Amino acid sequence: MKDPVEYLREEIHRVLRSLSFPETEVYFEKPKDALHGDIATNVALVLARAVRKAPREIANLIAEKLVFDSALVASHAVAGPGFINFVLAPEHLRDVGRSILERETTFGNGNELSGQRILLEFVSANPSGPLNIVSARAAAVGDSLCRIFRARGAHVDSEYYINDFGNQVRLLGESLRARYETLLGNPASVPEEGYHGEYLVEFARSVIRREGDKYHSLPAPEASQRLGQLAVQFHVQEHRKILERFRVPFTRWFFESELHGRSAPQAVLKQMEHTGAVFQEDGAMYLRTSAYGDSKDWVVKTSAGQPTYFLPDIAYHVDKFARGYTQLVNILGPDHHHFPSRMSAAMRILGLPAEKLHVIILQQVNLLRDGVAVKMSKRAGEIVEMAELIEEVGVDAARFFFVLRRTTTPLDFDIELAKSRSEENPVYYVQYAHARIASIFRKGQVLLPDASADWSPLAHSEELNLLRRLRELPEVVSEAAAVKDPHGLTTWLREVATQFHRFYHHCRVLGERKDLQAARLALCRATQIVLARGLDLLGVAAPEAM
RNA sequence: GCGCCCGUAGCUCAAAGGAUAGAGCAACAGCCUUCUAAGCUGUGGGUUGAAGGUUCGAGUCCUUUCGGGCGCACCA
Repeated sequence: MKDPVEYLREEIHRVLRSLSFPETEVYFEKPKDALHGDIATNVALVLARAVRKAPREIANLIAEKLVFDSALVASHAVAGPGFINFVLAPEHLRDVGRSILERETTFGNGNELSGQRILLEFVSANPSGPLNIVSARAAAVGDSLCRIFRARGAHVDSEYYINDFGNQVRLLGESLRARYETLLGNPASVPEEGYHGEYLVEFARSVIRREGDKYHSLPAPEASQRLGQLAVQFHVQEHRKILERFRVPFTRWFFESELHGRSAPQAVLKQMEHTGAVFQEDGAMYLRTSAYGDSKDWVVKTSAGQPTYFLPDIAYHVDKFARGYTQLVNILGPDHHHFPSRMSAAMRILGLPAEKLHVIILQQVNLLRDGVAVKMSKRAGEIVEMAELIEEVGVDAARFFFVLRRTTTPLDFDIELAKSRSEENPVYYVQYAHARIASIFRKGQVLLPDASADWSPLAHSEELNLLRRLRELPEVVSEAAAVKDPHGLTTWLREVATQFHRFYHHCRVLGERKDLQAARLALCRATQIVLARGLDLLGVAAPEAM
């Protein structure tokens, strides 16, 4: 099947040459208004200056000379300030339907990212407590991006970085030990800077259940150290469990301790010292990140001789670069907005191609219940956990809601809306369209149509408009990959569902004359495939019945 | 004070520099002896916070300004 856009591109280039117009890149877009057709080009507007003619005049000159394959393009017209608009031929739209049945779940895929090796790091929450809802949003966005990048041809690995080393783990161990001793009848207080959440009391109880008071007899530092490790292991397990339930697998769980095990932070520090980018001030060691555009310099080693978290973080990213990825994507919370400039500077200091590092700063989540903010206090340990949220609203609704907004926008997540089985809930609206189609096949007791179906009876405007929507999937996926944001898929899925419901309302499937019924069944099948594919790219299920 | 994000319909948000700025919800008026009414059809609703600038063309880019959110550690 010929691609009409490629076809038009060649044809327009031919006409430009024949008119002796200068060579220029020809862009196509989908007009916002359906009245303007399916495809538009602004080439006449772009050429206006170089050709020194009015855009409309140029557009008319080009339009007159265009010759089309009528199986692809039905008509074209000059409109507005000088756009040339094209309407796709019904025959081509029916071809799109055929090709969906042929390609099944590979429809929507593409190859503009083939050859790319992308490493996506996300969630990377500290193993010191349960995952919160911001992590849940990061998980939904990150995993969807993995699926989207893969669909466009990239090799993608996902990675979860675990801070299981240093000061934080020590504090975690001391906090747990305090809870542990208290439960054993030796009241102890959690360190001021430690972890005060109730979950550690619960975990201490389970440690006693399994291992009794064996840590009581150890010297305090050793007991804390070992309890800290236990707590880390426990939380990593928990995080892995809940993320798997959320359909978010990681190719690798990367432990910070591994870097320390091979002295990577020290090695990287030495290397940076060689470049002259490290300097001492007040007894601390700074990295001169300001030399590469950052707003300030950052401490890599405190005056007490301790590396800050920045140093192993640099070592981690050096490690990522060494593994041969063509692109590194990090998803971080809004409190990490310093990260990009700081890490890029560090990479430049080390002579690494910092432009391959792309950071998505994911904005916060505001939990609402019936429109009222859910109060959360991190200090008092009152947070809504990811596990609770998924339990309450379900994986499908949660994943869909988390990608409903652009990553740059804070997300209002209304728990009651996500749970509601009503027209206000966009997840059900889309899933319902899929289930309705499945219901038709059940009711009609018909085998699923295959690619050999005869599509020619389809000519109703609702049928053709549905095909127009389905046709957009590859481009929607491609754009989501380009902007590194899955939210566009949700908008488009709702549009497909809307158009399907319209079709369903206006056109009967079962009981029509035989050839028309067969063609409409094929159209339903194509719609079903495309809906399932779009939902799958977001990790959302496509139910057969609701 | 500095940095990042945001400001678009009553609300929540779309709109890779393009045409008359679009959806959903809410509001109002209709549609179920017929494949799932979790659906469909229709109506009203806007100085894109403000002011300059770049451009053939700005919600989008630049400058200034006002408002909101978040962050500003020799913690992670």
